[in-house]
This record gives sequence, structure tokens and C-alpha cells, in this order.
Amino acid sequence: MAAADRPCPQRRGRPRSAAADRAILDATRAALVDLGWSRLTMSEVAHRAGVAKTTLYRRWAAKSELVVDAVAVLFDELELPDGGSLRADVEGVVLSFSALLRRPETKTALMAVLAESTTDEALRQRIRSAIVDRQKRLVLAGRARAQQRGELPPDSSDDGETARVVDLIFDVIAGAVVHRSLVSDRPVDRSWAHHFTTLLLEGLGAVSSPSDPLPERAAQKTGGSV
Amino acid sequence: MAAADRPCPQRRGRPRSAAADRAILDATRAALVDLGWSRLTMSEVAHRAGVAKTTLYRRWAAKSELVVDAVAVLFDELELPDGGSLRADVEGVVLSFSALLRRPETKTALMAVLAESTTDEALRQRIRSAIVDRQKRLVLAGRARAQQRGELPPDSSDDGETARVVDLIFDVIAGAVVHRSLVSDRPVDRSWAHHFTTLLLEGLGAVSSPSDPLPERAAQKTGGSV
DNA sequence: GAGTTACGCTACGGCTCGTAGCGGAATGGG
DNA sequence: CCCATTCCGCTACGAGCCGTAGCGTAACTC
Repeated sequence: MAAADRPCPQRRGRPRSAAADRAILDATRAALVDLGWSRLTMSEVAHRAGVAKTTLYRRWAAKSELVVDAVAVLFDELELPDGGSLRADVEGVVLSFSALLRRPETKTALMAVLAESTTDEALRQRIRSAIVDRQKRLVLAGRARAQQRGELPPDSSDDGETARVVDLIFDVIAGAVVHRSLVSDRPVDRSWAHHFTTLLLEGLGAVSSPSDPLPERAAQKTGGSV
Repeated sequence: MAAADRPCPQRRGRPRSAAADRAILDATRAALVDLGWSRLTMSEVAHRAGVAKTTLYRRWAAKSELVVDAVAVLFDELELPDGGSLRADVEGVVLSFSALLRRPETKTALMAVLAESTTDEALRQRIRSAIVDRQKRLVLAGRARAQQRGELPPDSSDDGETARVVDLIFDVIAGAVVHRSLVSDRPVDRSWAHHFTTLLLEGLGAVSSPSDPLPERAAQKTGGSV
């Protein structure tokens, strides 16, 4: 729906302005930063985008759908550069994901849209397809690399079993980072990423024992806020 | 603030009606189930509670604060019965927490209030003190029991180190359950709880290997939706 | 009884919502 | 070229909620 509700790329008559689309989505993100979710109004977005309010309603039926589309593209920035080991890959994705969540428009939009989705099944599906499910590629990539390195056993013959494991890992990583940064409201820095990765890789006993040193590092490419 | 903004339990003049307090909070939860967050209005709550709108504004300045108070009490229901092992305790808290999140008023309110809090520092603190931080008692209790049983090493001499570990475990458990049930929108059933606990206790290698049997059980008291 | 505080009720200006109707602009088909 | 079609910006509208103020009354303390 939304920007995708044009069956033919060109039917007849005047085409929709692609520039208006971009202006609207940019204005939505900017307004989200300044105002937050509850004070964000369609009128304000239209005004900032230099667009009539009616144009906005012609493309998005609700504020929540507009915001999903405005924010979804930000999540596609996530990458998983090969860190050389499973531990490095996990720490890398944790830090880059948390950097994304640190941006005001991202965290505000994500939480608000999830809240709306608890009473709106269509919106829930829209979020999953536009944002959440697409990020499982990161887990799949990291897992495949680790298996190539011999750090993890190869896939089970049962595809359902494999999918379940991927979903589990995804929920644990994404959930922990979101909870740490947005609920507990504490920084996801290099130290936290290290301890979390130790817990994920080796289990509860490893982080409980008083021997989990955080190695000193000089280079820092993911921009953690240590 | 809110219901706690009475310095003296009885100052002078007519006291605030405790019945009105209960009626308002009950009406808030009920309206939240029927309408969701965005369509929930102060007028509607006042009408359902049989209370004047002005009475409502005398006690809560904003919708978000009202909802925090209305929902906070639900989280105090969480208990941690001794399951006899660390694994049983973790699975127990995962299942009871997910049962709480399955209630419409809980999930709607929690996500909406967290969304609002991303642009409201005071609200963020209110949520932490009224809801989040109080539940760390569950981690502390489970950890102490496991240490008594010898399943985990005793506390480090460094108190800061201990607090960091407790916070980490809390974020991982709560975050994973919230993400699984509210974002991925898939059931937290007995099977998921089992695999998650395996991952938490033994690390990634344990769930990736094709040997993590789910023991059959007859009794089922937490209502997993398998 | 006097003083104080909470209550229900009504009314208000201000804002946003989502829609309708208009004239005009941009495209494709005959 | 001209027409049909579709989009655009603009204005206006009834509706609903917001948060506050003012009033008379009820409940409780000293």
C-alpha cells in the first residue's frame, strides 16, 4: 500500500510526484525528531513538506502507516561486515543496531508504531514485512559465516528447526539491544556488547564468573559511545 | 505524582475519593483494551469511570502518566516460584511474563508509554521506577537461589560487576520475551521457553546443535498457546 | 460553625481531524 | 490538436478532543 498502490507504473493522466513522496517522508522524519509521536500531526508534515494536506491523505490513510514507510528505509542501512569471528560479528551488529536506535527519529518511530500495532493487525504485518523480517538477513549471514569457519555446527536437516533457531537468535539479540537502550535507557557501549556476546556465545555461567576481560582496542569503526 | 501527590495522608478539607481513583484506573485499562492507545481519550475515561473530566485532570496531567499508573500494578503480579533448578526458574519467569504481555491492556499500554517516553525524560523515569526496575527482584531472587544450589558461582567481590551482570540478564530475558511476543508476534510457548533457556544457560552452540529435546510434560499451568 | 478542599457540571477557545469541492497542471490516447 | 484522466494546491467545513475556568455543592478538620 502507500507508495506501492500503483498497479501500473504509468496508467494515464498526471503521474504522482516522486519528489512529493520524498519530501513527505523526509518531513515526517524531521518532524518526528522535533515533536515526538503524539504531537506529530498530518498538517505539520504537509506544511513542512510544502504539500497540501489532501495530497498526504491521498497516499497514506493513517499517521502510523506514513511513519512506517518513513522509517523503514533507515533499517536497511544495517550491514554485517565480516569481523573474522563469530564474536566480532555479533558485537558488530549489536553496536551498529544500537547506533541506529540512538537516532531520535528511529527510536521514537519504532516504539510508537509498535504500540499502535498492538491493536491493528494490518499495521503489524506492515511493520514485519517492511522492517523486522528484513533484518533476519543479518542473523542468516553471520550464522553462515560461523558455520564456514567451523564455529557452529552445520544446519540441521530439519528446515523448521533451523528457522526456529534463527528466529530465537534474532529475538534475543534485537530484544536485548532494544530493551537495554530504550527501556532500561542505558548505553549499549563496547563493554556491554562484549558481555552480552559472551552471554550469547557461552551462556550464563561465563558472565557470572569474575573472568570476562574486556580487551583494549585502539581502532573503533562502529562508533560506539564509550 | 499522581496518586502519590498527597504529602500528608489527610491535610484538611474534603479528601480525595479513593473510589474515584480505582474507578479511573479500572476504566483506563478497560478503555485501553477496547480502543487502543491512540483512540483513548481523557473524556472517554472520565465518562466510563463516572467521573467529571476535571477530576481526572486534577490528578494526572497527561494521558501517558495515567496509563503508567493504571498498568504498573499489573506487573507486580509477577512471581518467581521455586522450580527447583535454575532452568525451571528461568522457564517459569519467561512463561509468566509472556502471559502478562498477552493481556491486551498490558501490551498496548506498555508499548505506547515506552513510545511516549522516548521524547519525555520525566515519563521515562516514572516508567522505570513504577514498572521496570521493580522487576529486577525476579532476577536477583533466581540468581540467589541458583547460587545456593551451586549452579552459579557466588557473587563477585565487585558490587558494580554484580549489578552489571544482573542488568544484563534482565535486559536479555525481558527484551527477548517482549520482542518475541510483541514485535515478531509469535507465541512464547513452552517450546520457545525451553530453547530460549537453553541458549541463556549454555550459549549459542547448544541451540545450534540438533540435540535439544523438549521433555514431554502432562501438567501445564501457565497456559502456553501451543 | 468556619475554613478548606474535592466534586460534578457547564461552557469556552483552540486545535486537529478527515472530507468535499474547486480551478489548474501534467500526462496519455485518439 | 484536443480530450479524458489523474494529480495537485487551495479553501472551507462539521466534528471531536484538549485543557481550563467558573459555579454551586459535598465532605471533612479544627
